[in-house]
Amino acid sequence: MSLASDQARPGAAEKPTLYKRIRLDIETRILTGEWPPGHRIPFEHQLMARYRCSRMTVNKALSELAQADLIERRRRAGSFVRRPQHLSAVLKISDIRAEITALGRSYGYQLIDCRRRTATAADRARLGVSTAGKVIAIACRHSADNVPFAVEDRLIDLSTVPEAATADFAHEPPGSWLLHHVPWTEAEHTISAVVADDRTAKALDIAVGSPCLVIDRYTWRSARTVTAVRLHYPGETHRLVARFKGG
Amino acid sequence: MSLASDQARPGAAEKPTLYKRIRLDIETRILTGEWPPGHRIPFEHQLMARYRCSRMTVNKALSELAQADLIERRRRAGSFVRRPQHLSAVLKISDIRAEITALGRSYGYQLIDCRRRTATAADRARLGVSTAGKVIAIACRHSADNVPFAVEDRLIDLSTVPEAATADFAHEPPGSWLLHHVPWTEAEHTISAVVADDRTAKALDIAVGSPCLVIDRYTWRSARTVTAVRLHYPGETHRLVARFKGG
DNA sequence: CACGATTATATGTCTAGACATATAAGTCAA
DNA sequence: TTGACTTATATGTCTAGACATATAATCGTG
Repeated sequence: MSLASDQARPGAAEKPTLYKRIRLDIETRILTGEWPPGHRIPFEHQLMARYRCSRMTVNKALSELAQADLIERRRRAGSFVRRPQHLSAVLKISDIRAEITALGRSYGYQLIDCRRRTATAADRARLGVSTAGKVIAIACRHSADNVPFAVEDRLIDLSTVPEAATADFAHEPPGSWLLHHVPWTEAEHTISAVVADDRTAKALDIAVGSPCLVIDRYTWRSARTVTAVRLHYPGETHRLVARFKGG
Repeated sequence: MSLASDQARPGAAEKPTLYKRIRLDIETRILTGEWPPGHRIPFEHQLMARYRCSRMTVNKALSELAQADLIERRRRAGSFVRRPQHLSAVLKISDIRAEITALGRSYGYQLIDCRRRTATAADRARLGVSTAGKVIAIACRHSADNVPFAVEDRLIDLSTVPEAATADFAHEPPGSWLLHHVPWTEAEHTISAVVADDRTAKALDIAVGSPCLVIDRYTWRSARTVTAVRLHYPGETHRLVARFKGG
């Protein structure tokens, strides 16, 4: 209850808005363990009194904490510090070109194969569609500073993205093209490990039998399949980093 | 996964609160592409008129959309549909016991090795600490239906979690113990692929040279290191799935 | 004691205002 | 044309109320 001393500290940073201060105060207490899981947070009217503000203001702070799953709010009972069930991490998977250039390395792209065809049974299974429309199948390679970085094997559903028929995948990687032409998709990623087969090893310039990290991404847009892609990364050099948020 | 939480009534869905309806309306327009990236969303006072409500109500809807990075709000200019920079996926990494039992399989746990020691230089480097306190080093194995599921190699910093000294890791996996005794940590995960060495292959009952998915997790709690753990999964059978959220 | 009905209360949502503030856009001078 | 100044405006935050609603606690009854 030693809260009343937060007023106008001379060295303190720019005063943020009040609701943000309330939110940060509570968040800090939770994260430091001062308020452990199950602990009941002061009622809204108590926080109103402590911070001398209206209920809407503390409500905004608490609502955001609830949205972030840090607290649980129960009618009539109060708000409680949550115990997280499973730790979840946010994994950022950039466009490969962006990822490489962000590292300050030169990006290289080679189209290995690109063909347009009517979807085979295998294509339909991979895209999760039942009708046999046209698709584009692409194999290509990404490199950083002229060292192979990843090989890509992709299928694009032309019935969802007809514009892709006219795209020039000889010079622009399909991932970048799709990112700029098909916004706001949803995706599911599956990450696994394999050893490089002959073809993959050759494309990545690694030994057959080397470990590879595989990312399968299946992308859709309001219930319509956009693309399915499989990326092979050399597992000894490439790492996926996911950070933050846990319990 | 269910699409919506609509009540039994097929005709008129149980009216959700107004701000949620506004948020869903806008979200739908964005996700279906009716409002593409860069599109300016109606001003708050226009939405007030359209939904016949106060500004605070539309503000709440728009604020949540902004928090979800679906729109960008600019003073004086308005609110705009964002173009996502990189697709980020939420990767849920459960406690292994919970993950296995959730699959309806029987969970098994074998402690391979557990020793308490003063942190060696290697331990300190791995934990990212400079002082040489006590640590616990644990090697153990998780199995599902008596088939090896993952091997774990963990270091716990006893200066952060002194209670761990009295925990019985012979019967309780350290991950579960920590989950229940050290709430609200933060973590960083690194995912990579390797081929199984002799020791790992034996523990997982796979062939030497088989692919393995490796997860390194480094966990801390308000600037204090809690634990560092490395998990090896047989790469051919185990998959990490990350879903949702993209562009 | 068990169990259903009642009540008290904390949260959930909403209103009709208010002032603050960043900034796009327009204005004017050099 | 350019740069500095002004203005209009959309968002950001906040208030002091209101009623709705779920539910923990209490009370009453069998």
